[in-house]
Order: sequence, then C-alpha cells, then structure tokens
Amino acid sequence: MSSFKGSYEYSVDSKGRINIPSRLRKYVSPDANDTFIVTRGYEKCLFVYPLDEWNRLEQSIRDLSPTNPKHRFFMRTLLELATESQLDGQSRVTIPRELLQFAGIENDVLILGVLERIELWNPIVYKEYLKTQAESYESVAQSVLQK
Amino acid sequence: MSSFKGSYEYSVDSKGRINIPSRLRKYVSPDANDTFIVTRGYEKCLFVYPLDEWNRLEQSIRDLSPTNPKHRFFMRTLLELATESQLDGQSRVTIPRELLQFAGIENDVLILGVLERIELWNPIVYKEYLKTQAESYESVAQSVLQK
DNA sequence: CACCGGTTACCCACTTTTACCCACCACGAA
DNA sequence: TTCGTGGTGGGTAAAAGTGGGTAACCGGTG
Repeated sequence: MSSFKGSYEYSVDSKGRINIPSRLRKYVSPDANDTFIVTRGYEKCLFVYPLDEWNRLEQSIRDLSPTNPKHRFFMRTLLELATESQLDGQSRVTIPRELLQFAGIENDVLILGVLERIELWNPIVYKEYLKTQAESYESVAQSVLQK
Repeated sequence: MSSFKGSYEYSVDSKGRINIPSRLRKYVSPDANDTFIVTRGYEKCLFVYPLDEWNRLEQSIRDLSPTNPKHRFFMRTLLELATESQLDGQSRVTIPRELLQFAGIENDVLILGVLERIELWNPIVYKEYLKTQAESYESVAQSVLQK
C-alpha cells in the first residue's frame, strides 16, 4: 500500500514529461512495475495511480452497474481520459496534452502526494483551490478527526 | 508510545538542520527507526512525529472518505507539507525550506515535547501565541480536566 | 505502395541538490 | 586535566532533476 506525501514544484518540459520525485518513488510498490495510470481527478487536477493501486480502484468500478445511468456516466468520465504511462530512464511519465489541458498545467506543475495517489496541479490553480475553502485547517481538523 | 516533554531552544543551521535533543530522543521507540515525519501543525508551528506515531495518525486519515470534499481538503493540507526525514549521524533532521517558512522559523527554534509529538516554533511566535490566550492557565485547567 | 510529417521512446549530457562524513567547541563528570 | 556526551558547522561525492538529440514508429496522403 502506497503512502505518498509531500508537495513538489517541478517543471514540465516541452514534451509533456513530468519527473516523479524520488521521495514519492520510494513508496511505489515493485508490483507497479514502474507503470502509472493518469486520469482526471476531483477538482481541477490529475490523479496518478501506480498500477497496483489503480487495479484496486478498477475493481471497485467493475462492481458498478452498467444498467444504472448514473454509474455509466461515472465510469465514462473517469475512464475517458485515463492513460497508462511507464517511467522512462529518468523516472519521468509522459502526460498527454489533453490531460495537461484539462488541469490547466503548462510549464510548472505541483506534485502532491496523497497517500494512495499522486495529484498533479497547476500551482496557481491549487492556491486558488485552497482559498475557496471557507473553513480553516484547524477547524476542519476538529470536525474531521475524532481526537 | 512516546511521551515527549520539555522545551529546548536550539539553533537551525544554514542547511535547515535541527538537532533533536537527546532528552527527547530517549523516548523515541526503536520502531521509529530514527525516522521522523514533519508536517504543519495547528497554529503556526510544525509537528514532528516519530514514524511509529505517524503511522497511527496516517491510519486515521486513510479512514476518511476521498469523495467527501471536506475530507479531501483536510488530507491535502495535512499531507502537502509532510516530509519524511531520517536522523543523520549527528541526530539531526533536515527540514525543507517550505516548512521553516510556514512556521516562520529562521535561526533559532523552540522545540517542545508534547507527549506523542514534538513541536517546532519560532520562539517569538510562541510567546505571542501564549499572550493571545484570554483565559488563564488555572481557569482553562478547571474547564478541561475533570479532576 | 512509397513518401512524409508528427509523435513517441530511448539515450546522453549538464546542473543542482542532497546525504554523508569529518571536525570542532562547550560542558560536566571522573 | 582528560574523557565522553551533546550541540554546531561545513566540504564533497553521489543522487536527483532538467533539457535536448535522434532513431523508431504510426497515420495520413499522393
């Protein structure tokens, strides 16, 4: 089980390649075989799953009902942009232009470790996202954590 | 289970390294493997958890729901600044510049033992924090403790 | 079917950052 | 005084991040 953490501001090169920080790579299971699945996330960002974590997620999607319109919509939207990518020799993934466009990522990217997944953000978009949160971190913590 | 206590005013060197006082190290479980996780705390300070204590906390975060926007915000904010650091040969942890900035720590740091975690403060910020507390220690004690 | 433009994957090279090692100083105990 | 422990500072080799060249691959077109 992965436990990604930390944020890293890296650059995206002209070929759409993004380096996976070594601090995050350390937590990738060998089962993932250096393979990642990138897809749209919640809010305006991308989710990057190591293959093994993705498989777990995929299983729960399989359990959805193809006869339920809401489920169909969910499955289509999640899978529409999903792309598999293997690390190159320099530990980078190549992100298709469509996905970068979706998240509004251009030259710089904020890489966020969130336990089982990695998130990719336009740094400016992320700052704005934080601003839209009405409650303070301390206040949310109090209501979210039991203790 | 750790039981850190006491306060220590230490210096931060130009590489962002902070020595963990030997008085506190004594209470770190061997399970922690000389590894600490540093992240943002409540109020303007940093929390430092030995690995074993962190794992307890991480488990409670995993139990949160990734589909709940509030929970997502909490997870992102908590993990954004989280960094793992292993003690060097001189029993120091290296704190990334971002984290020091967050807490406003520069050349001197106040190290506080608070049972399961260690807190890092800018000494001046800590003094101001104490001043902002309207109630006296005695009065708070009465409302907080049963006995 | 051959050709051509665009994309992808792999390789190599440069720069910056990090981790590790060694040295020094202060202080208290023997 | 000498030794050991605890705290501070800095040099350097190794690792990590960035950028770009080129050959293979793929699809579309004349």
